[in-house]
Amino acid sequence: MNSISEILKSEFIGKDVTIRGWVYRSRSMGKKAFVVIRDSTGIIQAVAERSNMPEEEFTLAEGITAESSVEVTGTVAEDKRAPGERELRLKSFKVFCRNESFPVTKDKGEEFLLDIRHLWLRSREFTSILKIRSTVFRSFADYFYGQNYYQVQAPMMVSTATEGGSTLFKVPFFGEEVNLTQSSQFYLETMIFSLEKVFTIAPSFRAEKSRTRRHLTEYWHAEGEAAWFGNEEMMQEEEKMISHIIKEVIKDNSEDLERLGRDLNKLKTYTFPFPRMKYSDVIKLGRSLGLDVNYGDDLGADEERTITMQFSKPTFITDFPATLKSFYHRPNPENPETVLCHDLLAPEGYGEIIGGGERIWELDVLQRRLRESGLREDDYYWYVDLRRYGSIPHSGFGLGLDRLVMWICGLESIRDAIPFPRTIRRMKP
RNA sequence: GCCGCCGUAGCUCAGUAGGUAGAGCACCCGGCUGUUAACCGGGCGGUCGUCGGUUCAAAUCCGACCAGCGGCGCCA
Repeated sequence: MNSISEILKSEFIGKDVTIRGWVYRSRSMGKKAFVVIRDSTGIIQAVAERSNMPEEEFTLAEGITAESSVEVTGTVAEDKRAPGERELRLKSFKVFCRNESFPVTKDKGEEFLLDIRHLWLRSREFTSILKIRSTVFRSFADYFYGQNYYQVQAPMMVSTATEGGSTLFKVPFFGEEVNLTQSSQFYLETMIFSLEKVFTIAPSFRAEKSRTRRHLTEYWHAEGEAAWFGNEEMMQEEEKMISHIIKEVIKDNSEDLERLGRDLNKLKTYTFPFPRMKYSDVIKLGRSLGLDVNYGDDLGADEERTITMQFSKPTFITDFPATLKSFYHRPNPENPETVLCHDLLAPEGYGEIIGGGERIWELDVLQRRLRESGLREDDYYWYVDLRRYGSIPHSGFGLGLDRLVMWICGLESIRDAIPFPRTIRRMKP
């Protein structure tokens, strides 16, 4: 048994091989039938000729339908007429499952593809996306292992909110109610006191009724937290991590990127260091572009898109006003109206993929910020305790992995970056 | 939560002076010795999203509902 990518190598020319896979396309013409077969590694055209094989097997080959599963044996040949100039001259054609009719044809609409996502996953486009996604997840973890981080796990069922409380999913819990996690950050913070540097990859859930191409209700959140790190050191870690992921994808998935129509030359320029811009300067830039934005405004989607179209690289935005960020961000000692934080905005209009910053580590400051945010200290007793016992400066970040995949692949919708998207209106398949 | 849009064959769509539906693809049958999303001929295939209203008559006009898509706000 051989894989298709393997037998496409020149040393296989003239050799007999057996492959298993699925029918990508088939065309029959009387005494010959052309069956293009795919497996997870590639595709190859197989040629069935009546005179070369048992009559009943030729009949099977001639009448085979799209996406049927088959096992074939034949001789690898070089032929200019074949797509890719390699083909398999068949001696045997066996069928595991012959399909009546496969729902995916050349005409397909967006909604239909979401309804039959379980079958659309087999398409070459989606196969490429999933391969790239796999590289992104692997290289994210590899980067942090390489920097001596430990991978940790936090609970998905939690009692407290990390971000705004209104976007929590409530689930029944033995007669009470708990929430699905929005972020593992607070739990990661508990673990830096023993492990110092930690990361996690986990789903996060947001009950926001978002109807945009960049939101999912269930998404994959990659988060890191590092003891002793300031905001700037965290940004340096992140820009190296993003550069590493892009480099790995280019190395392992260049064919997949090309199939998706992604401009590789553009991706190759996304290497660290990434530019930094203060929030106040982003507002100035926005105003110079004719946008109606003022200091203290959060950037709207249109504004963010207009501004990031100016960027030639992913760019960190720092020094946001404290009013725009969650309570745990550490005020800048030099300008307490702002916090030591950063968002990383991807270029090409893709926008925010990372949010992070330095965490408040002084007990009294955290208690004051909780009060100012209208939160009860009792609900966050364990988070506050961390500031009571051996507290230290530290920073962290959260990365939207699906958004990263979307940007790297150049996709129009985040739903195509994940196999089974969960949105406000879609729970199936 | 707010605004906009769509729903006709398995899929992509066409279908107005209101007269109960059609094409291409898929699938089936036949033809073809090199196809490249093959081609040629034939065939199968529809409670026109649901419910109600107007009308002699509704895919078509009106209303409600259901389902989904897009944009904003919010965020990763």
